[in-house]
Amino acid sequence: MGSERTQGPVWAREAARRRTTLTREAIVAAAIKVADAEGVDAVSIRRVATELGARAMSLYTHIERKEDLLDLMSDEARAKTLVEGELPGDWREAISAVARCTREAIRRHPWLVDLVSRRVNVGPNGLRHGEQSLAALSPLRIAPEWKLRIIAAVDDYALGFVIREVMQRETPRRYAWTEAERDALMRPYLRELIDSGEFPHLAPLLTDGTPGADGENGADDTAGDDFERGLRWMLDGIARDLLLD
Amino acid sequence: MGSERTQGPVWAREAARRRTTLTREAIVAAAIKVADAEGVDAVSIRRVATELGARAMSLYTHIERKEDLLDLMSDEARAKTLVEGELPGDWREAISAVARCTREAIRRHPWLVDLVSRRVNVGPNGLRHGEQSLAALSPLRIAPEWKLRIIAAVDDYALGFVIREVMQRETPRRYAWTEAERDALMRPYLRELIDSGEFPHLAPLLTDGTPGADGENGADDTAGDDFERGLRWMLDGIARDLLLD
DNA sequence: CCGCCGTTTCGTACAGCGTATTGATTTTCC
DNA sequence: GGAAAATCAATACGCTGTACGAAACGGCGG
Repeated sequence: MGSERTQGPVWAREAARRRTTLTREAIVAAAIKVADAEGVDAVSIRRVATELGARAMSLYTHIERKEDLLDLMSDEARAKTLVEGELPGDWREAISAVARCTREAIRRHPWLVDLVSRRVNVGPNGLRHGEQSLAALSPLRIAPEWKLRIIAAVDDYALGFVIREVMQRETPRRYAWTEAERDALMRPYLRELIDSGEFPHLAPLLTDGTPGADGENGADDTAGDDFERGLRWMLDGIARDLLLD
Repeated sequence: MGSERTQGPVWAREAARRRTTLTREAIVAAAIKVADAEGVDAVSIRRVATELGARAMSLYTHIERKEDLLDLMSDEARAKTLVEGELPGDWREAISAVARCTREAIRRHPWLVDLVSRRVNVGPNGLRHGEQSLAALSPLRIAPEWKLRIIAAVDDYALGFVIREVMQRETPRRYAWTEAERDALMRPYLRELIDSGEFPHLAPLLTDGTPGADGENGADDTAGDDFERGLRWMLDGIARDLLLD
C-alpha cells in the first residue's frame, strides 16, 4: 500500500513481498474490479496499482499504455458475451441467444459501453463473438456477406438498446441522485417545457411518471421484454426480407 | 492566445481586451470546434479558453463544471438531429427521416458517440427529438406507450449503427494509422488467429479484404445502404407485428 | 465628474492524471 | 558464484479540473 510500510517486523513483511507476483491477468482483474465498483473513470494506473499493493510504474512492466489496459479489460469482459454450450439449431433462436448474452455481459459490466464507443475491439473474444454469430447463422443458405449484414443489424440494435438501458440504470449513481432528488431537480424544468406548448405530443406523457425511466429492474423485467420485442421485430423484418419465414 | 502576451505595446493591446465578451454560446461553439477538429478528448477548459483568447478560469463564470459544457455541446449538436420542415405523412417515411437525421448529425460530430454513452441527455433538443419522433408516429392509431416502444427500438438501432460506423471511420485517425500501417500491424495477428483453427466460419471472410472496414465513404455509400436496410428490416418487423402493413 | 458595487476576468495553487527516465533490487540462467 | 535479465520503486514533467482570492471592468447614484 505504501502507507503501511512500517507495519510488522521486516521478516514478516518480507514473506509477503513478491506477493501474488504482478501479472497482466492480475492487473486486468483488479482494473475490472475497480471499474465494476466505481466506473471506468475510477480506473487509473495509480489506483489499480494500490489495489494490487504495487507502485504505479510497476504496472508498465506488464502493460505498455493505459489504453492497452482498457482494451484488455474490454476483451476480458467480452468473454462473458459468449454463449456457453451448444447454440440452438434454429438460426433465430441462436442469434437471439448471442444477443441476449451480449446484453447480459454489458449489464454486468456497465463500463463496457464507455469503451465500445471509444476503442476499437478486435481482441480474441471480440472475434469469438463474431465467430459465434456466424455459427448461429450457419444453417442459413445465403451468401456470407448477407450473414454479416444480418449480424451487424442485430448487433447494432443490441448495442443501442443496452447503451440506453445501462445509461438509465447508471444515471442515478453517476449523479449521486436519489429518486426524490432527481424529481425535485427535474420537475420544474419539465414543467417549464410542458408549459411552453412546444411539445404537444410529449407533454401528456411526461405528466404521469417519467416514461421508461423507472429504476425498478426487479421481478417485472420490463426492460428485458422491451429488448426481446425489438429483437423479434428486427428478426421478423430480416426473415421476411430474405424469405426465410 | 496567451503565448502572444508581449506582442505590441500595452495600450494597443488594451484596445483589444474585452473583445467579443465571453458568452456561454461562444464557449460552447469553441468547444464544438475543437471537438470536431481533434476529438472530444482535446476539449479541455484551458484549450477552449485559449481558443477564445481567455484564461481558463474565466469560463467558470458562464459554466459551472466541465460536464455542463459537455452537456451543452451535446444538446447544441443535437439541434442538427432535427428534421427541418414538414415531416412526411407516411409514418414509416417520417420516422426514417428522423433516424437519417440522427445519423447525419452524429456523422458530422463524431464525438457525440462519446457523449451519448456517458452523459444523460435531456436537453431541449433531446426533447425536441422525442417530440418529433412522436409527431412522426402521430398518424398511427395505437396506444402512446407503443409509440414509445417503436421509437425506442428505432433509436436503439440507429444509435448502435452509427456508433459502429463512426468508430470504423474514426479509428485510423485516432490511432494515426495509414491503411498500410494497419495492414502491417493486423495481418500477422489475424493470420495467427486464422491458423489457430478456432474460427472456421470467420477465417474465410478475413482472408479477402477486411470485411466492412473499407474507409471508402466515397460515391458508393455502402454504409448508407446498410443503414437503410437495417432500418427497413426493423420497420418491417414493427409493421407486421402491429398489423399496420 | 467621482466613487461605489456587482459582475466578470484572471493568477495562483493543489491534487490527481499518464508516463519517461533512472536506479535499485530481485530472479534466472550458465 | 556471477553475469544477464526481469522487475520494481522513486522522482519528475506536463497535463488535467477547479477552489480561492484579487483585480479589473460596466453601470449606477451622487
